[in-house]
Amino acid sequence: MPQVSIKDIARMLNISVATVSRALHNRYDVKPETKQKVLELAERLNYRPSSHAIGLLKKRTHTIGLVVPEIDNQFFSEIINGLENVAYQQGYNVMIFQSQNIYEREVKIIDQLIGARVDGIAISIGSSTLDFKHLNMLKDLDIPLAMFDRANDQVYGHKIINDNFEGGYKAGEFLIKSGRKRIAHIAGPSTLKLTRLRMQGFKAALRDAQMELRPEYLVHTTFRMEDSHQTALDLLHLPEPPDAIFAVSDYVALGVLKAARELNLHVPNDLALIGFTNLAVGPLLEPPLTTISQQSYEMGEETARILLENIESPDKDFKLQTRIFKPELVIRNSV
Amino acid sequence: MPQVSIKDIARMLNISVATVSRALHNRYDVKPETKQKVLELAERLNYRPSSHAIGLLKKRTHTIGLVVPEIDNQFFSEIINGLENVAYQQGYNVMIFQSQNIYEREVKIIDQLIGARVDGIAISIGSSTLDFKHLNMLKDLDIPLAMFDRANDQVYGHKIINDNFEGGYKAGEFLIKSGRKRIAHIAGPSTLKLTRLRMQGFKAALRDAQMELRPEYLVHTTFRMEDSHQTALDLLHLPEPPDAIFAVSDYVALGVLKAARELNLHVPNDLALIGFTNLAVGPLLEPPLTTISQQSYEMGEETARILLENIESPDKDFKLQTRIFKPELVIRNSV
DNA sequence: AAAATGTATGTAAACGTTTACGGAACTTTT
DNA sequence: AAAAGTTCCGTAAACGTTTACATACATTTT
Repeated sequence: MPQVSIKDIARMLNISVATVSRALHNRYDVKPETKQKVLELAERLNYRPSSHAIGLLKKRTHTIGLVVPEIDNQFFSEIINGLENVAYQQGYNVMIFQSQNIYEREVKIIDQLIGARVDGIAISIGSSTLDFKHLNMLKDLDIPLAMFDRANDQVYGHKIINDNFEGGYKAGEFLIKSGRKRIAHIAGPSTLKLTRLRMQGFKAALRDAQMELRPEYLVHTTFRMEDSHQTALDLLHLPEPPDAIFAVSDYVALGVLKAARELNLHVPNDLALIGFTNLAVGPLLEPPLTTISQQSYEMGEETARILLENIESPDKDFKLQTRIFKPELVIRNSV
Repeated sequence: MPQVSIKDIARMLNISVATVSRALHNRYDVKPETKQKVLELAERLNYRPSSHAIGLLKKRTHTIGLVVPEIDNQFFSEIINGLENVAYQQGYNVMIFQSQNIYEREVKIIDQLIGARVDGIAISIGSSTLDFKHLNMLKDLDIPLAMFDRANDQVYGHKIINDNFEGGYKAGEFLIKSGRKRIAHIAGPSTLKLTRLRMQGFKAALRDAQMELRPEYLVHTTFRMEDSHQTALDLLHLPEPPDAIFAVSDYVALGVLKAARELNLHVPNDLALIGFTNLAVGPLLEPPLTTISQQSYEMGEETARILLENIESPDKDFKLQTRIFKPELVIRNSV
């Protein structure tokens, strides 16, 4: 016997659907005897209310949509955890989607979330996204939007981000203080603002120390380890290779570490290395990775809080919020 | 202007909803002029069809539910990727949920998925789940179920698993061949069948080599690194500590590695270590981790394939499938 | 000119649920 | 005994969409 509806139960007991509904909701105005019969039958037939029917009837779905570039990245999965926990505590469900940094997928996901009538959307924008119509139309549709980690100024929505400039500055500063002279930076996709800010902060640190950045010491890569590995190899094969590298993320730093090992370079003696993110595996690497920490779990929590506050606010003109997390230097042994 | 429906568009253009619906679906029997007007207005108002309305009307939702114990675990996130890719290719959506190994959450998630009328469910059962009513009722409801990695014999559903006995055997065998004498095993939660099988395989390898397993060398832990770290410390503090450890998973091995480093034990000289899973970080550790590989991505793909085949099969009595992946020894430097 | 065909649109039911409203059958109050 | 109040339940509309069927008008065929 496949899924039953309230109608089936009503028919079987020779009562109306209204009574069944009332019985299931334990309303006062239904005879205990009837209530009993309904509950028993519902239990026996494994009745579960159709969320579609309910979603159609009520305006609210108590669901928020979450879009991340990729799920197999600890940074994002920790954000998911933080966000989910807060959402669950407030009785909301979370629908998780990954864009794989593919623009078309991102657009499709947003369309789906609108179709699913979610109460709000949290997103970390994919690196290939250059057009933001799909996100800005959410304002017209009265769907609150929160951007975490990867936000864009052209988009109307809350922002939960890091002070990436400061993080970049701290990374550069630390490498300089440790006495390195030939400092390189492996930056992320240039489309992302966080990439540009980390780079700018890094450059500012060099400038403040009256050091110049050689053009060949600034290269771009994606956040995938395979790419950064190749990029690092290229960098280390320069006629005059760097003696320190600031990697735009820990994942990228992993690629550098692999390259250094292949070239028999000792870290930190031959090459100092600093990452960004503070992944859980960092301390377990050899050497343990020095990095700039991002509080991923807390960012997820804060994203949920702001988004839910917006959703539950009766105020139509809930004003946009920006929350900036301060990055911290985590000193281990790779510098 | 909030979300518009087909009714709103019909009212605005003074035509019926049927015509609007036909226009949006590009049916043959609607005047090009009308079609044009409808499409333009729909575009301008950012119309997106309500998935609730459609889900209610049609029996099929083209959605499959995916339940994993935890998302911030590369093994599972790779499975998610494999499963999602196959599902997308066949025009299905995936709703992802994590149980956090909490039984109550798992039950709630299943209830929700039934309510959402998903076409099928893929699950890796949580370690605290001892009662399977919530899963077995899916059979009555005609909802196909596929269990990956963590399956249970009491549950009616497809199984996509590893030959964990063989994996355990291979791990034990390799440690024995490398000349270790005091071999310990850090097993997972004893509720999980995969834990028991890996343990049994490991024991069988010892038996076949006429070696005995000291009781104090067999301990249990969870898959969280913090727990395994403490367990490893206890093990290494024994009066006669082991000279080799087979960890039930790479995550657990990470905990062991951390403990070994704290105690200044050199791996593999003082302690040989072998894991299970073959996580992407394995080769980047120092020393690179020897492990038993599970083909997570492929398991995800296979899970989707079997589940979708079941869903799309007109045959009501689609027979249960079991797919067993063969684990492979991946030799690096930790043994 | 009648009949047949084609074209474009409308009507209405269905999916599953909630809920305002109404009413029947009692019971209690006057 | 009439009035008023309870208690329990049914009716029907609404949410957004699709689709079988009906219909109106225009055009073509006989």
